[in-house]
Amino acid sequence: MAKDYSLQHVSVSLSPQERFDEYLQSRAMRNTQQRRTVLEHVFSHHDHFDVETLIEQLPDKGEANYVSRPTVYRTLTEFVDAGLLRKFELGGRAIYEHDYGYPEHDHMVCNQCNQFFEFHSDEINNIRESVAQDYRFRVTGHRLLIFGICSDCAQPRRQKRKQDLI
Amino acid sequence: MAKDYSLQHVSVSLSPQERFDEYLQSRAMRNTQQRRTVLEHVFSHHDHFDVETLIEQLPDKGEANYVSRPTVYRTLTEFVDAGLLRKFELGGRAIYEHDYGYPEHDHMVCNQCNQFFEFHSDEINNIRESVAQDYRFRVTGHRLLIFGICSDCAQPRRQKRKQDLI
DNA sequence: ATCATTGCAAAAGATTTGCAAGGTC
DNA sequence: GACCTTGCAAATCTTTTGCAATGAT
Repeated sequence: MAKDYSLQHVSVSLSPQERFDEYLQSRAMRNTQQRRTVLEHVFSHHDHFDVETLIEQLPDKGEANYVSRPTVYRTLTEFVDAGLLRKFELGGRAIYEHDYGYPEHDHMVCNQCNQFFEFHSDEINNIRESVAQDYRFRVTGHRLLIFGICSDCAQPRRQKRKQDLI
Repeated sequence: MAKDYSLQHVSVSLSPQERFDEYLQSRAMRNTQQRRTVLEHVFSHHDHFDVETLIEQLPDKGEANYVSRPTVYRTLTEFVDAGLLRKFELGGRAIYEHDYGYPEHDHMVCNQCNQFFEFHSDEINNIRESVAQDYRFRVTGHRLLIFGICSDCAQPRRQKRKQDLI
């Protein structure tokens, strides 16, 4: 149901891993197993996720490549800093999504199933520009969420189960 | 610095107090001192606020008309429910603003001083409509935040102090 | 008098931090 | 070996909840 962005990916020369390596080196930070584990998992598929969900999917305590909760938090912050991920808040929690190499977009959120749907709109840039001019505001970014009911949930028959309150 | 909406206020027949009275009566809820205290304070001026700030401004424990923290939270939820306030999240906290009798608008937020600036854009509705059509999504609302640096903060000289991270 | 509401204390949920032990360069 | 990182435990911050006492109708 989400739009296919595969043909409009922003062209990038480095993989997320390579890009992160650069970031680490430029700051004299170390390439640890934990950082590799999280990075690999996060970029193995495109999805929005919260920390709880991510931790559930990573190896449990006792298993190989376990990453503790504080380290997951610390690492996600680094990814945002490195420009790999974007972060926003919804329902009292942080939501992360791919940024590096991924085209600009905004989100619809279904109030029923809490799923995200991405869309792109050029008009947002018009709004940003005109508002910036009116207020002599130097825009650095924006966040638009459109709330409502998705088409699946609008059909009472084959109703989808409510997703965990993302 | 915020746009003057005084001439475009949505016309309403009831004051927030009256409107809330209706809400209470329709639900067999009671008109308590605490609810009156919070309502009166919140609608004594137009401003965005978080719970902490509100509580600081309300009477302290021991003083007349003290309202406990849990009751403030409970009451704000009721105001949102009653259509008096809108709630959104920023910086890991809830921010509230007037809704009842106040025209639709969105916000710019200065990354430096954390101040809010309101603006109105009809184009948002175009975006909402066109996206809704594309995805057969039934839109119920939206939230747009534009981030950047406000004109005051952009001037290095008379720099404003950084506001508490609202 | 009935029953909603309050304040208190405590819980809950998300995220952060101090610090000693361990890992990377 | 130097020093960045990690995991643990505990703290922090925001918000919520159980419950007995209080107050509105």
